[in-house]
Amino acid sequence: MKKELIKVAMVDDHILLRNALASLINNSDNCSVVIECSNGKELISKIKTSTPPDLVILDLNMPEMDGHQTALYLQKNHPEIKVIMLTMYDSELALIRLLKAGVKGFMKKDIHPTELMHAIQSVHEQGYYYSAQTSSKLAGLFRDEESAHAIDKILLTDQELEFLKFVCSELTYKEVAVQLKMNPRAIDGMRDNLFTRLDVKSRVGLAMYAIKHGIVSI
Amino acid sequence: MKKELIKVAMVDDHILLRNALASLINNSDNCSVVIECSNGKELISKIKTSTPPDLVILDLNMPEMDGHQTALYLQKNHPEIKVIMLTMYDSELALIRLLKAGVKGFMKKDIHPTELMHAIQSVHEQGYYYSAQTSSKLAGLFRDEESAHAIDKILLTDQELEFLKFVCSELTYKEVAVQLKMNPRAIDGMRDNLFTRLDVKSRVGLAMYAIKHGIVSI
DNA sequence: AAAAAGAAGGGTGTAAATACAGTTCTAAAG
DNA sequence: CTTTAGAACTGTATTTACACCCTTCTTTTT
Repeated sequence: MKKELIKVAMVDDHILLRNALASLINNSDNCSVVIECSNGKELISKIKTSTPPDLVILDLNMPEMDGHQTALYLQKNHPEIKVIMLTMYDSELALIRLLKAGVKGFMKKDIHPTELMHAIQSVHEQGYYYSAQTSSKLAGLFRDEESAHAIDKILLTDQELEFLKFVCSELTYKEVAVQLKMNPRAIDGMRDNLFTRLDVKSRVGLAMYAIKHGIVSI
Repeated sequence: MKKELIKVAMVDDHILLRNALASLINNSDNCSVVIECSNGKELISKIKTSTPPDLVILDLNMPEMDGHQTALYLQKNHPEIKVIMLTMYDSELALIRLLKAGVKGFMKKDIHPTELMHAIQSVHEQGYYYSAQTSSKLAGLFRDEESAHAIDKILLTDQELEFLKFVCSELTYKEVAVQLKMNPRAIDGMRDNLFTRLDVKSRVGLAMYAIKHGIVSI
């Protein structure tokens, strides 16, 4: 029985979890963790100097360079590397953003360990892995017109994402306008627009939304 | 060589990490994980029906009943059970609050796995475990007068903690005043007071502080 | 090409949030 | 007992945040 080891990179700033998962993976008979690191920056530099992995398991919330940014980089520079994303929350927004970044599989951190191995196998063999929850969420999104409209609501532009980062700062909207080189009035408009689309009522609500959905890392 | 197994309970809502750590612990020769669960509530009900553990490893950020609340409960109802806390961030504030709740050891989630076993041994044999970082943070706090003053700044009252939870909501300060059965003016005072003590300038700043320091779980 | 719908921008009013200064009350220090 | 530092409270001014509505400029539809 032939065995080709799947070379896996584990990227998570929580060494405890990272190590634990790495040993779990190493204990399986056809996977091997070849890279371990704490954020996207480290991963990129390691990929440059050593043999690239077949598959990368990325934590979404990381300092320095988060999972989303890293996925975008990999999509562009190493499209052959498959990406599985570990998330705290699986909001539709995050899901869609990550799909667009070429992520092949999703996993909430509260799943069972065996599911991780499942996911790795599935992504390696079939190219993708979506858990039951994920699939149903995705299916729901494309089921009917209402939901299609719902997608527009939660899909944020790059500018809006940038804006949300500043929302979580102590800058006033005017100061944010300067930072983003935008008309203060346009900021007001964008804010009001996000209020209705994201169903929040105040700046704090926006900030909480941003954090919950991994748009800003704290 | 005699062996008395240390009975450990693992409480963390991230099943992936929990399982991984549990198997790490079970692989050691003198510890055994006897309880695994996702939050404080579950732990308490399990302790009532099965043999109580010698030591509990608690995640600070959990839904339903977080690590701090759980530690307080254990301190009151099961003072013989030792508690080690897993945290994301090790702010002085969190540290002191947890010390007061009788927590015997701290660990950031970015430490090395071997340190976990170290901590368990140390807490079991000597009653406590503080990592180098933790110790130096604590030492720093008690070194001089300035720092003694600094402690007052970051040690929050129960009321202030309650308040911070509402700060992270979309309620206006007036509405918060109603919730807390306080004079709106007192709310203003408390807010201004926290601004200077926590060194923030806006409500969003307060909210971010609360989240970073595990005061509110999202 | 005309009409309708919808985004983008702008004006203004109101309420909420923040800053500041003055006052009272308390408690520690002399 | 007096003084004094400082916390808690109050009033008020200012700024920021938010809501609402209106215009303009598209884009889409017929």
